[in-house]
Amino acid sequence: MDESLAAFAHTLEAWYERARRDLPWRRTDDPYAILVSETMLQQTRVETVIPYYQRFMERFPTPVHLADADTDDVLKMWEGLGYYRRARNLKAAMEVVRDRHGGRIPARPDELRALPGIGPYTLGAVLSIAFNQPHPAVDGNVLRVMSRYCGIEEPVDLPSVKRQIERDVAEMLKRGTPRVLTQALMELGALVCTPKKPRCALCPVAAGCAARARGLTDVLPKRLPKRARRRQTVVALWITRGASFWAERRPEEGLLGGMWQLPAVELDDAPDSLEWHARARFAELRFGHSPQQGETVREPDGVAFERVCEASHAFTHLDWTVVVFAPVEYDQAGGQPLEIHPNREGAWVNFEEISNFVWPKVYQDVLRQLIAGSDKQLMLFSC
DNA sequence: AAAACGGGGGC
DNA sequence: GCCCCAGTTTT
Repeated sequence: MDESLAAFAHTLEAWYERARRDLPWRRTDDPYAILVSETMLQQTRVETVIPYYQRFMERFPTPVHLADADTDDVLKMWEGLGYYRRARNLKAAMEVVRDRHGGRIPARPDELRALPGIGPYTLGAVLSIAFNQPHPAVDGNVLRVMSRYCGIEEPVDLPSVKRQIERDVAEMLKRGTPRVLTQALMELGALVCTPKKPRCALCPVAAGCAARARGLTDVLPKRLPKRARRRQTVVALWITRGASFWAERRPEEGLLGGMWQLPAVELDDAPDSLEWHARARFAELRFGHSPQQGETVREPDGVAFERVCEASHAFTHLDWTVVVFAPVEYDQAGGQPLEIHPNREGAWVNFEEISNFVWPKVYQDVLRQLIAGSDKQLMLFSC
C-alpha cells in the first residue's frame, strides 16, 4: 500500500504540472491570498470566484487592510457570492491575525484552526498549499476522486468515510510535495474525475482505479439522501416617495445577515390573505407595532394594496416566493405624507443610489422589475 | 447527526 | 427541474 501510494502521488504530481490551470491564486505563495481564495471557493465554483477574488485582493491586499475595513464594504465586495457569513468570519479572522499574530497568517495548525471560518478543509488547504505542510485538505473533489479510486461504496457524507480518506491523503502527502499534491487531487476532480461523464481516458491514474475496474464510476461517490426544502412566502412592500423607496437592513445574524431588502415578512408555506400581511407590515412601519393575527388593522387612510411584482428564489434549504405589494396611490397628491415610525432601522433609498447598498440576489431581481415599472409609468406619464 | 447557510452552471 | 460545487458553524 505504501508503495502504491507513493506511485499514485508521483504520477499525480507529474500530471498536475502538465495539466494545471493558470488561476490567479496559483500565482502567489502569500498565505493570506491563499486563505482568501480558499474561503471564497467554499461551496463555490472556480469560474464564479475569479472576478471576486481579483477585486477583493485589490481592495484588501493584506490581512491588516481587511481587518481595518468597514464590514459593509467587505459585504459589498462579497455581494452575489453567497454564504455571507464567510465574509464576516474572514474579516473577524484577520482582526485576530492583526491583534495577536502581528498581521501574519499563523503557520501553526492550532492557531489557524482557531480562526473563525477555518474548518478542517481550509486548515489543510492553507497548511499544505501556502506552508507546504502534509495536512490533508479534503473537499468535494477529493472525496469523489478518492471514493472512486479506492472503490468506496459507503456514502462519502459519513464522517467515518471522510476520516478514512483524510488518513489516506495525509499518508500520500508525506510521500510527495504537499503544496503540489493537494492541488493536484482537486485539479483531477475538477478536470478529469468530474461528477458526470468523467474523462477516464485522460486520467493519469486510471490503471489503479477501483471504480473503473469494477464498473462503478457512474455510481460513485454515493451520498446520503438530501432533505426537502422548506417553502416560504415573503410578503414585501414597495413604498415610494418621489424617486426613493423605503428599505431596511436585515439582522446581522442569520440568513442574508446585514443585507438590505424591502420591508417584508417571511411566512411558512403559502398562507391565504397575503394582503392582510402587507397591511399589517405597513401598519408596523408607520406605528411601530404590528397587529395580532385576526385583529383588524388600522387603516385610517383606507389604503388599498395592489400586487406589483413577484419573484422566486431557491436557497439550499429554502424555497422563496416573494410577492411585493404597494399601497395604491399613496404617493399621490391628496394622500397624507407617509411617516415611518422612528424606531425602525431603515432608509429612503434613491433609485440612483441602490448600488451603495448590499442586496440579496432575489431583491436585486425585484428592484429591477420595480424600477423598470416605474420608468415605464414615468414615460407614459410624460407622453 | 442534522440543519442552517447563497448562488450559479450544467444537463 | 435536479445536482453539486476548493465547507463551516450551530444546534
